[in-house]
Formats: sequence, structure tokens, C-alpha cells
Amino acid sequence: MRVYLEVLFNVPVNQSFTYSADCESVSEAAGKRVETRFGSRRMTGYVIAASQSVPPSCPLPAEEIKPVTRFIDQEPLFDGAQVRLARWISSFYLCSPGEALAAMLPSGKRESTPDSVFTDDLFFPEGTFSLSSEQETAVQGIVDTDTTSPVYLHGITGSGKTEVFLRAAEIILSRGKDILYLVPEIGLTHQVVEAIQSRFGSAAAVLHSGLTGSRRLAEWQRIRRGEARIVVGARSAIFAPVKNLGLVIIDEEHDGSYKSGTTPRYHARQVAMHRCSEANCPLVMGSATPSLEAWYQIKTGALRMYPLTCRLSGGSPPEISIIPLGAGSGALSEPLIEEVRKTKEAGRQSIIFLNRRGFTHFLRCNTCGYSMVCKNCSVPLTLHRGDGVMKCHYCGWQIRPPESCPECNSLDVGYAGFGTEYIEDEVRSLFPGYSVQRVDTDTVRGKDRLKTALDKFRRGETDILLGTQMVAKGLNFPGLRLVGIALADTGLHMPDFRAAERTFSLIVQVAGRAGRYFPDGRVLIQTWSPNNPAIVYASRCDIEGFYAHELEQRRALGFPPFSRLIRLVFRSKREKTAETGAAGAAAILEPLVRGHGELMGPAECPLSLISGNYRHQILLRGEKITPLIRAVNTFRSEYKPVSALYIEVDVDPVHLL
DNA sequence: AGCACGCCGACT
DNA sequence: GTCGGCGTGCTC
Repeated sequence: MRVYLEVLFNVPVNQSFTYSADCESVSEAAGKRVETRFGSRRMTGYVIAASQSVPPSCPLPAEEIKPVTRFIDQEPLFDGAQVRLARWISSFYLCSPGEALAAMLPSGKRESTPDSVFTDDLFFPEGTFSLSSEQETAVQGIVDTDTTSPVYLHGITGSGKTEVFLRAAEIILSRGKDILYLVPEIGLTHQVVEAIQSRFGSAAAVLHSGLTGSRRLAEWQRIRRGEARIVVGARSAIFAPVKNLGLVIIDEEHDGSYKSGTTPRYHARQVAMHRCSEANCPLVMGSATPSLEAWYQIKTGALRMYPLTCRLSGGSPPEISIIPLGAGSGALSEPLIEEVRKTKEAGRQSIIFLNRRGFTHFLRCNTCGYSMVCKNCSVPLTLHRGDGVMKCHYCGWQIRPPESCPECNSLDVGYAGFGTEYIEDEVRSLFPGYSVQRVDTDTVRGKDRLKTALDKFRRGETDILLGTQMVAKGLNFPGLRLVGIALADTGLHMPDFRAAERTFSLIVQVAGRAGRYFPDGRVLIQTWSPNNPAIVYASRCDIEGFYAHELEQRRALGFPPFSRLIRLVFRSKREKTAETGAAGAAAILEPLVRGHGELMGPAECPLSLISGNYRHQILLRGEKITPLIRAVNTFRSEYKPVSALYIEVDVDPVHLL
């Protein structure tokens, strides 16, 4: 039987294409992938519909319609619900439906079987040990069928969030519904994955980044067939094809990896909200340091918050001290050196935490730590050596760099980097005879080497671990006593309005590592800005205080959560093209957003040159996101960019570099 | 997004 | 005289 297929491709074209195929029946084709000729190249296409007649959307006569080369899948991969979700993604995040669908689906060609088999194929709920009353209340709040507003579990590290999630999952599963359990990208949430696999056996599917395409496809089909009913995975697991969605769990909700960095630039939390409201099922998120967006919703009552205040594993919060750095400081201060020694003498271990290398083009007073921010946006200004001015990358405001510090009149103002890259040498020479291990993406390639390094530390074979973000999450080390944060400021000088939020969150998360098992944990925060609110509140573990302060800042400056943003990046090999392209776009966009918000910029992106491309940006800001999306849509249809100019659209951006 | 087709400068 | 630059337009 000759059938006509409506096919989408992973190309930025808002259109489907018609192909033909010989099938047993019309219904067997939809939801499968096909291999086709598309123009002059071979491509994978997604069959979203099939019929016996040429669909009206096809402008060609039947005889010019090409046949597909072959069907890739035996079984369908997706159904109407997923196509609808793809269309929603495409309209919200401004990409083509084909791009959205491609991002949702696994790319494996043939299913393969797992190399490790489950020993326990039985689903066995584990209702034996009891929850605290706080935990019990939270579980009831999540599974309560009378209210469907999302729930937030706010709890410090070790307060038993995972147990609440798992208990709620058991209850939802017992009602015959399915669960999506999202964890951050960094594959260090082993405990959660292991807990789920041991508790739910083969009813669980794990979609981690280490899976091959064919394994991923096999897991995907297990989910589709209803064999796996609880899915654990990173961002893209929000698209898992569970039949009867009953609960979505987002662990470490504040984590930036929930936002996709490539088209479609979706946020798993936003997609989760959409899926849950379609399925009329609960959504629960949790973190010790919620995103400001989430915190604001808790305060307005849009999210129901359940606090978890007890440290179940015993121990007490670590003692946290701020160590101010000043002129002439080395990378390690005297107090930190002293504490590392004391820790070793006590037979315990230290972690020295290094942030990523900071942004070096900002101006800092080397006497008082003052750094210059935009008067409109309160975002760090970056220096342009070429024209000798400081510029704001949000609004374009600029000013000449001062000769002396506006705060303390010191003449020692400059742009010097911090030199944390030499910290390893310094540590080794300061502590001869100590075993030192550095853990970051440069030194630890591949998951095995990371795991080996961390296992070694856990067994107490390493005295000092030098680490980046990788060691900041989800790991418990029994022998750990001291956490030193080499330079808490680095993040603060990022030209990004979320800099304070990230710095605060990082310090609180890192501090949570120390004193997890022992009552005498110590955290030392080295900083040039000992009075910075993010650092001061973090050092006191004053969550409420920080959020109240930061919300006021955001309100005053009109940034999220008090507004929504769309970022447009104009990228070109030629500086002028990017600049004039952005200017031309701004002229069209400005009247389109008027009445719904404002246009900020155009300005150079903080990272103005990435792999040979010059980048300029426009930020649209408004109270509601929908009119802004509409404005960008109209703009896209009106504005024909000159050649070699590429436009990237990011709805609700989380990184503005 | 690719990729082919097409129209103007520096090479054997 | 060609090789190749990337601007323009299309993909069922």
C-alpha cells in the first residue's frame, strides 16, 4: 500500500516535507524515523503523520514526491503526545518543530542489550524505616491529590530530601502512574541512581550521559512499552515517553545544567511545568539553595514549600570563617595554611576549592577589593583596552576607568588576574610530604579517573584534594574536616546579574561538604570582598537573609524573577556585520516590544569573540514572556539577516556571557 | 543547518 | 583562460 508521510527534519525550517513509502497499513508508519534523501544529502527524518492521500500541506504533485530510503525503526519511537510537546517547545523556545523533536528523541540506530543485568527484577517497595515528621509532611504534601500546585523541598545537605522523593515515588507508582526523576548533568549523583536502581529494580530506567546511542534507544523503548516506570536522568530525561505521567521530581533545582545550551535552548524545569500541567500531576523540586525564581514563587505562594531542617546523619553545621585577602596576599593565606596543617595532624583531610578562572577584564581596587559596576544594571563593567573605556554588556553604558579607587582613593587599581592557576605548585611547595590530588576537567579526563581519584580520597589516601565544581556536589567524605575556598570572588565579577546568586549557592553547597560526619568541620572562605552580601550571608548560612537581599536587588533593577528575558545573539566572522546586524535588528524589534517591555542594548557580548565569531547581543525584557516571544516571531519574519550573520535566540537565558 | 548553484578576482 | 571566493536559495 502506498502511503504519504509527513516528515520533519532537524533543520531550522518551520515546515514538514512529504515522502512516500510502501507499507502494510497507514498506521504503522507514524512515529518512526526514516532515512531519506533531503535535497542533496542523506538525512534522518521523523514521520509525524501518514495517510493514503497527499497531505494538503504539500505543494507538489504526487509524482514529484520522493520515496523514503528505509524505515530506521521497527517499533514507533514517539506518538502524538510527543509531537504536540515538540510543537510547544518550538513555539516557546523559537526553534523549528523538527529541531525540537530531534532534541527529544534518542539517536541510536539499533537497540542493544545492557551488559549488566539486574539481579533483582522484582519491584519491592521499602516501607520499613520511618521518616521524620517533617519528611512525612512533605511526602503527604507531594502526593496529595487535592492540590496540584508544585512543591518545593527546601533542605540543607543531608536533610533527607532523597528519601522524601523516593517515598513519594513509591506512592505514585503504587497508584499505577509513572515518574520522571531529574538530576543535574554532572554524573556524580551516583547515590541517587543507585538508590533508585536498588529499590525499583528493572522498573527503573537510567538515562545517563555515558550511555551509547543504542543503549539509550533500548532504554527509551523499555519506557515506551511500559516496562520501566520510573526514569532517572539529566535534562533530556524530561522527554522520556512514560505512558501515564504521575510525578516529576527535579533534584538540585538551582543547577544550571537544566538549561540546554544548544537549540532548542529549553529549561527542563519549564518543560516539566508544562508536562505536569498537561498531565494534571504534581511537580516537586528540591535544593538547599533554590534559584531566585523558585524562591520568589515560594514567597508568593505559587510553590508550596516544605522545609527539611534536621541533619539526619548527625554532625553539626561547620564553622565558617571569612579570610579577607589584601595587597601582597599569596594564593593561600596564613589561616588557611595553618588549618591545613592542623587537619593533617588530626589525621583528617582537606579540600581546597578553586573556582573556574574568573573574568580578567574587570577593574579591581587591590587595596579594598572594590570593583566597578554599571549604574543601570549593577553588573560588572568590562575593560576595553582598545578604546580605553569600561563598558556594560547589557545596556552599552560606558565610562572612563578611574585613576584611583572611588571607594578608598587608593591608587592601586588594576586588572591583574588572580593566579589561582599556580595554586597547585604553591600547595605542593607549602606542604611537602602531603599527598595532593588535583581534580578538574583538565587533569581528570574520563569518568573512571575521576571516580578513582575520589575513591582514593574517600579511603583517606589523599591529604589535600584540589578541586573545581566537580567536587562541590553530592559527595560525602567521612575523613573530610576542612574546606578552603581559594577565591570566593571569581564568580562575583562575572558580568552576569546572577553572579551573586551563583556565588552564594556555590559557597553554601561547598560548605555542606565539611562537617557532614564530624562536628568539628571548618570552612575558610578567602575573598577580596569580605563585605560582599553573597559571601557574608553564605558564611552565616543565612539563606533567608540572602534571598531577601538579592530579591530586593533584582526588584530594584528589574531583573528576573521580576521580569522575563529573551536574549538575541548576533554572530559573524566580521565584527562590523555582527554590530550592524544587531543595530538593524534593534530598530525593528524596538517598536515590536514597546508596550510589552523594553529593549536593552545592542551591546557586545561579554565574551565578544568565540572561535572566530564576533558576538553582539540584544536583551528583551518584559513582565510577561508571551508578548516578547511574539515580538521575536514577528521580527524573524520581517528581518532578513545579511549573509554570514547568524542569530541565536535564547528564551529565559541563564547565562549571559 | 548544509549544500549546490552562480557570478566576480588572482593564478598556471 | 580557469580555480575559488562566499552570497542566495532550496530542501518533499
